[in-house]
Amino acid sequence: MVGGMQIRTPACGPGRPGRPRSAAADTAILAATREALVELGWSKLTLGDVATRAGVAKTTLYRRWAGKNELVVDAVAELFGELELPDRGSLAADIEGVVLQFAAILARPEAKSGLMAAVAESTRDDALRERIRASIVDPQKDLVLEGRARAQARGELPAETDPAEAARTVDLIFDVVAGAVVHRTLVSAEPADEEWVRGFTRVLLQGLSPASAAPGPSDSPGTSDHSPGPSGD
Amino acid sequence: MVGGMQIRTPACGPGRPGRPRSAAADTAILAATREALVELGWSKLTLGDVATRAGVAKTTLYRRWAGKNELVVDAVAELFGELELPDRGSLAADIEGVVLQFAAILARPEAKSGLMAAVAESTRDDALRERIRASIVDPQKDLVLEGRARAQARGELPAETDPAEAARTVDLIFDVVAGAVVHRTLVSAEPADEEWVRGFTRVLLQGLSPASAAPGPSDSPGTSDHSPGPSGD
DNA sequence: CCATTACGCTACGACTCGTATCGAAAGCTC
DNA sequence: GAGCTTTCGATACGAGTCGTAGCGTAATGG
Repeated sequence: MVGGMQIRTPACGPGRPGRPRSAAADTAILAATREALVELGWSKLTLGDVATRAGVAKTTLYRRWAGKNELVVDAVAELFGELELPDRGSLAADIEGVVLQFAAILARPEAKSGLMAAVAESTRDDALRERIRASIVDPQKDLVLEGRARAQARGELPAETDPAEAARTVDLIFDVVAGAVVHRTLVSAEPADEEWVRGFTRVLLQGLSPASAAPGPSDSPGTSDHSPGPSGD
Repeated sequence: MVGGMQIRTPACGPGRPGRPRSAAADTAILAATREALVELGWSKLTLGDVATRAGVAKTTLYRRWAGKNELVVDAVAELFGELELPDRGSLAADIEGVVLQFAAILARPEAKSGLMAAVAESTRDDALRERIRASIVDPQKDLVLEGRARAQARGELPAETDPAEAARTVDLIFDVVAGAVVHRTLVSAEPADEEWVRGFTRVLLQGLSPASAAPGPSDSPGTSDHSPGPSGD
């Protein structure tokens, strides 16, 4: 998936003559990129350094990626490819599970520095934003869609009548969930641990309405039934 | 390690001999920084270019700021200094008002590129993160505190019993609000306009639970329901 | 007047960038 | 295997930026 997005499409046909590109070089380069992100961060990361770490020539890097932005996006996208949405039995539990996964990935230094810098650059580069969307954002949004479908099947959420309104709602929920975790991790610089995720899920499901403002933190968190359902996982 | 030292306090004493620093140079430099952010973005912004735009020497820049990161943070912080929280009569209307202001600032290209890049760099620079927190984040969080106090005075929110729990809630709400707007603007790259803000406010106040959101739990999930209060101006 | 500090200007070495070039290696077609 | 095509590694190169140093000048306080 990641290795297919290069500057051009030089060696994608099966019956193409010539020496094929080394697949091992791709994985080595992306791994070296993440390693350099951890040690140096975005601003001090240089393509020459990545090439040395990966054991390839600098020219090989420029044959496959247009620049630092694209390389880092591909390197970070592999991290978020691990995201899944195991069925935990309730909407609240599903949200808590996937948010904790997302937070765990975002807690890694290569994800923090690389993703945010790429997003910052994407504000002035439409192609880069499209690459981020296709390889990172859209797969995450699919998880929101899946979670909503499950909740509707359980009867926790009503079936939508207007598809356009439903699409807007999914986009809204996605921005709220992903944005809150990112802001908590990067701006507030505090961990999105289980306690935080529980509070966030309660707000997301019940809002700030006075009925949900339970004063006692010692009792069961929230009135939601997020009991650990023994689902076939 | 990148640029941690603060070199901005050489001339703070009143009875200090020597030529004082030009206050006009400060404003010119910060304005030139924002102008360069609009035209070039963060990655292509150079301090030499900023100095030329501001009409000062490059050495003057280095006497006042440790590097590009600190300069951009100060330049962007002035944008968010415009944020206010006018009393609109209800919690929902207050939220909508301040979120729209925040979205309007974040829609400006200098804020997008500069703020996100600075946040990305702050993941590896504690002093930079502290500067962002003090000059940008904390003032925003004060608005959340003010909004909560108003809502409590109106009876829309209950008075907190546990101050520690109340502080956690404020932090949570702040991450949710700011994170959602940032994610909507930068990652989804779609405008946080009035329609979106209305939907967001509804989710924030009432959550996704159909029991508390919609009067009719079966058919219409309150999609055409408008927010309470005079929010349409 | 004199000490002190800020300013503008120029110049400098060090570094990174992205490209060009070359010979060698690896695969496909015949 | 012969021949062609493409990739790979290594090196070199001009261009651009960085951050600092040096120097003379301007502005303020004692």
